[in-house]
Amino acid sequence: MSTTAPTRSRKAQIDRTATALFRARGFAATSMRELATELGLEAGSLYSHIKSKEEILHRVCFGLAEEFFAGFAAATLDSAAPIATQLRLAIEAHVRVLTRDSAASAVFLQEWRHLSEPARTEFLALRDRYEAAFRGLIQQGIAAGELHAPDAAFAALTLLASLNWLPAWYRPDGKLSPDEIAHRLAEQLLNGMRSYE
Amino acid sequence: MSTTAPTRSRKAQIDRTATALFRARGFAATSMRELATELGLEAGSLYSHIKSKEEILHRVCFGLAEEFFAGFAAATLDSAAPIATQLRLAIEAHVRVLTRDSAASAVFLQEWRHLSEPARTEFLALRDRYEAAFRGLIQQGIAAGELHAPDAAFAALTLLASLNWLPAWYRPDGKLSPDEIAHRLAEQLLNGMRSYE
DNA sequence: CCTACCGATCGGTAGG
DNA sequence: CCTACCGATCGGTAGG
Repeated sequence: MSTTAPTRSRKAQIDRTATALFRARGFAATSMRELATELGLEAGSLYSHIKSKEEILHRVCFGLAEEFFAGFAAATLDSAAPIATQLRLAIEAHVRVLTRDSAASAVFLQEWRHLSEPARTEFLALRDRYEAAFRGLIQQGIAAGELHAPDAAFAALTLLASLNWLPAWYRPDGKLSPDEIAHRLAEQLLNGMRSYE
Repeated sequence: MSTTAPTRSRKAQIDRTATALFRARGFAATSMRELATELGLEAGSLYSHIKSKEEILHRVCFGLAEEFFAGFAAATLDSAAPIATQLRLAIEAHVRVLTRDSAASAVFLQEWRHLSEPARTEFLALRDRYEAAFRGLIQQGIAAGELHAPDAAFAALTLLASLNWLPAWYRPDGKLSPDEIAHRLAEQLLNGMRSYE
């Protein structure tokens, strides 16, 4: 009660350090001993804070999923706004999540396959729902004549692909700020779907 | 000399099976015993055909790199052709490699980080050169007034990102043929960079 | 291509 | 949070 830091922050610290390692080496190639060393303690000690290696991965993956959904929901709150505006806001929200924690994002995008069942299937269902949300927005935009694309599903897939490549090249100390990146990406991707009629 | 299949095809068979496993589980989480079982032999026997697990990964990654470069070179052979045409051909060539062997492509895109030095650095240099080739083409197109983009580097990055997402969703038995996919992707991505002046 | 095996390392636990 | 340890599994080798 007097000398040690609270457990909560230790757990968060473990998650954060593990996320960075999972990103750099991959989940399977990261050992708990490596993680412990990085945190300045012994491997066995980790287990007073967490239950298993996979529990960390689970928290990172599902935590990020929540952030993505929250961002999308906020971007489309005003359902009376032009679809192009909603889509722009959704793109910017997505990029904001990606840049706010690019290590966790990279783990979310690349390491989810190491989740065991049933978490893996649940995760994929969430990802599908998120893709479907973007697809739905694009479909609405096409129906309203605001957007143009030969195939909404195709457009949604390439749009998310372009965005999700970001953690691979984004550097927090780069010359473009997160907001500038979000703006440019939205500009370029919406430009490709602009309706000229 | 009379009863067994030639070693060359056995080695190719090992590469192919390993590639599928690396893709499904990741390089680090794939064991040589698993690979051996899949091939109907014992783990130790693999080593009469290969030197190490990483040797397989090395072959897959650098083999794919060669294919990508060959495709790009063929697409830009006629340097007098309009840049938009060369870019379209380069996109289609890239997609053709991705769809021809999507397992190897997924390994090329995701598992290269498990290469040890100096192969890892060499690989990244090749990837950079390839990106630079696309960037250069887009820059030429902008300079010639054929293409429009606020930032060539940005455009090259998002273009390759859209293409490289393909192995994640491409199914050989899907309703779109590789050629149709290549055509649509080229259409959509070039549309986003069309010059309207 | 197999049998038999090597040393190293893994995730995780018991007991304090 | 540490010490001491568990059984399992890893990539790879020797010798045939």
